[in-house]
This record gives sequence, structure tokens and C-alpha cells, in this order.
Amino acid sequence: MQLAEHSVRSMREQIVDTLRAEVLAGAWTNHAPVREQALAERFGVSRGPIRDALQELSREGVLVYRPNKGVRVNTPPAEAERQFLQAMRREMESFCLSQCIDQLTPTDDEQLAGILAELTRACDSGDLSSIADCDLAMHRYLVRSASSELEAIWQSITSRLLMDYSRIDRFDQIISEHEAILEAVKQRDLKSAQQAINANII
Amino acid sequence: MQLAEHSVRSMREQIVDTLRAEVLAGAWTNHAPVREQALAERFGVSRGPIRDALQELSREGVLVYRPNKGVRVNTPPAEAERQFLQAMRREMESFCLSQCIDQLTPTDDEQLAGILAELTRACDSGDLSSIADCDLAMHRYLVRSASSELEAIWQSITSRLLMDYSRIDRFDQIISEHEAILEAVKQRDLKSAQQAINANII
DNA sequence: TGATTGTAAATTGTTAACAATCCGTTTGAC
DNA sequence: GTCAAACGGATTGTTAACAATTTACAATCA
Repeated sequence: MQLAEHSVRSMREQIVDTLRAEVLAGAWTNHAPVREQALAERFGVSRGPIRDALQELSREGVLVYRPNKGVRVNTPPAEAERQFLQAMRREMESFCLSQCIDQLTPTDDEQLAGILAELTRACDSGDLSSIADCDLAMHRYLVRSASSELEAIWQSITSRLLMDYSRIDRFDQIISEHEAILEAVKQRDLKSAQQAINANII
Repeated sequence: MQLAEHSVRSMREQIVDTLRAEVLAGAWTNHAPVREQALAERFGVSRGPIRDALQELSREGVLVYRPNKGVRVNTPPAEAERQFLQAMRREMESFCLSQCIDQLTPTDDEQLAGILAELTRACDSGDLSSIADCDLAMHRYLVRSASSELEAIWQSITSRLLMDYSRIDRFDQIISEHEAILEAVKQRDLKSAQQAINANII
């Protein structure tokens, strides 16, 4: 349940999180290849950690790696695959809820409330990248509370699903959906929480 | 459907495949940390490609990475998690079969028959590492035929499941189960193939 | 013209040296 | 004797230079 060791974000993790958020927010096209040197200069490090980050994002499905040719932004999955991944994500989050909900503490409730508050701010300011970030942060928090093992799998499913994340509109709806999730979790009401999550994953 | 570009195995992929097979065959304990320098000397390369391989295996769940402390062999999942992962693997392979079975060619049949032949040889010689390898190779072939995207997710699920792969006995049963899979696939009989796969994934 | 080969620049892949961190041991104060 | 700080070897993290490969473009030939 504890999320210790989290202040220790390695250089690679920071780069990964930044780049993933940008790609999923649609900031990059998949026409031009991603150049290591340019990213190294931007982040003020050498190409080593950049290569590490690009490799991780490739394994996650955000980028595509081809030997000796570098990486590009991945394309969204085909429709049948997308529906299957969606079903997997639902099942996974339902399972994680069932595993963790009875072990959550008031501290966890506060953490989730904090994420919700940040999501609200992001919606107010219309910061798409930040909205996508906060949206995922709440789901990730629950998955991680259940199992850090499943978190990696959840991430690669979710990243692939969000490769065509064109659904960032209806800010008020996003907020209310996440309020419903938080409320059900606070009540430790598994069934309601699972329903709220399923309603949010469309 | 084509599996082109497969002769181009990068150094990293070769190392990853070798180490994964060894860990899943139980050749390593999780008591001692994995040392980069030792592996570099063994494979005759510098630490760079080794680090890449270890990072990939960590993301896959075979190893566990801790900043500044290197990697160790991962521990098997808890029982509830194991059952969930098993269900995911079944659903995933069923889905992949439904996607690819009608597009398989006689060439694919030959490939699968070749894997089965190699599995039989491995069982005869009792080479556990090779048995595990061939077992997975047939499943992977079908998953990859459906979607190279899903292959990465399938791999990380399967690797975690096989962290306690103590079930390598009954060689004759392993062979007959895979013969049943191949036969159903050859007939392009989706239902039978899915049943055969489900029977094999225990 | 159109295809093909040769060449140079750009890019990725690998290496070895250096920096930062961890961990077991020793040292020293109390 | 016990505990904590300091030392030193071992290990991981990062960097910059070098090697191998790809790519774009120009020159050559049918």
C-alpha cells in the first residue's frame, strides 16, 4: 500500500513521464523521427539517458523502435484491438479495486482528493496535457495500490489506448466522473467504485 | 501476417532472449543481485547493451530494478494476482486466435510444425530451458500473427506467470497438448483451437 | 529520362573512462 | 562494549568519443 521511494525519481523516469505526457497530448506527429541529440540538448543530459527513456516508451507502445533507425510515434491500434484493450483495462482496474479498496487509508483518500483538485484546476485552465496527466494519475494510484506489478502492464495498455485520445472535451463531465469514483472509494463501496470506473473508461 | 525483419536481431534482443530463458528456467536465484560487469564479460560486450537488456527485462517483470542498486530476479506473483494474469493470458490468446486464424497460410503451418518438432526434440533430451522456450514460441507465434502490439503485453503477462514455472514435467503431456493446438489451427477451427489453448494454459 | 552506383553528412550503436552512490568495515568517542 | 561517523572497495549512473549504419544527394551510365 505504501508509495515510498517515490521522491527518488531517476532522470530516466522524469524524461519518460514528460515525453509520454507530450505524445499522448498529441504534441508530436508520427511523420518525423525522434532525434536523440535534440532531446539530449533539451533535457541537458547526454544521449545515454535519452536512449533509455526512448527504449522504455517503445516497450510501452508510445513509440516504435526500429534498429539503426531510431524511434517514431506509434500509430493508434486498429478498432478490434482497441476494443479488446479497453476490455482488458476495465477488467484490470476492477480487479485492482477489489484488491486494494479494503486496505485504503484516509491518507489515500486525501491523496486522491488532491489529484481530483489538480484535475479540476487543469480543466479550468484548459491545459490538455495536464488534464490527461491527472486523469491517468487517479487510475494509476488505485492500480498501484493493488499491485506495482500490474502497474507496468496497465500503463502499456492505457498508453496504447490513449494514442488516439481525441476525447478531451466536456471538462465538466470528466470532473464529475472522477468525483463519483472518489466518492465510492471513500465509502469503500466496491461495486459502486467499479461501476464509476467502468463509466469513466469509454 | 508477415514476420519480416526478423533476421535482424539486435545485440540487445539476443541478450534479452538468452537471459529471459535462463531466468524462467530457474537457472538464477533472486538472492544475489545481477552484476552488469559479469554479464558484459560473458557476452563479450560493454556494459551499455547489458544495461539496455536488464532494463527491458525489468519492464517485462522478469527482473526488478532499484535505482543505484541494480537488478534482481523478480518474485512470483501472489496467488490472486496469478489467477488474474492467467485469465488475461487466456483472453488474450483467444482474441489473437480469432484475429489471425483465417489469415494463416500453409507457410505458417510449417513454421508451427517446425516449432513443435523442436519442442519434441527438447523433451527427448530433457533440456528444460529449451522446452520452456519452444512452449512459449508456439503461443508467441500466434499472438504475433495477430498483432505485434499485443505481443509486448502478452510477453510481460506470460513472463510474470512463468516466474514460478515449476510445471515442467510430464513431457508427453506437453507435446500432446501442443499437437492438439497445431491440429486445430491447421483445420482453421477457431473454437477447437481456443479450447486447446485454454487446456494448455493451466 | 530513368535507374544505379558512389560519396558525404547525419544518425544510431558501442565503448571506455569518469562521477556518484551504496555497502561493509574500521576507527574513534563516549 | 556500543554506537556513530569516516574510510575504501565495489557497483551503478553518466558522459564524450569512436564505430557502424543509414540516408540524401550527386555523378555516372544505359
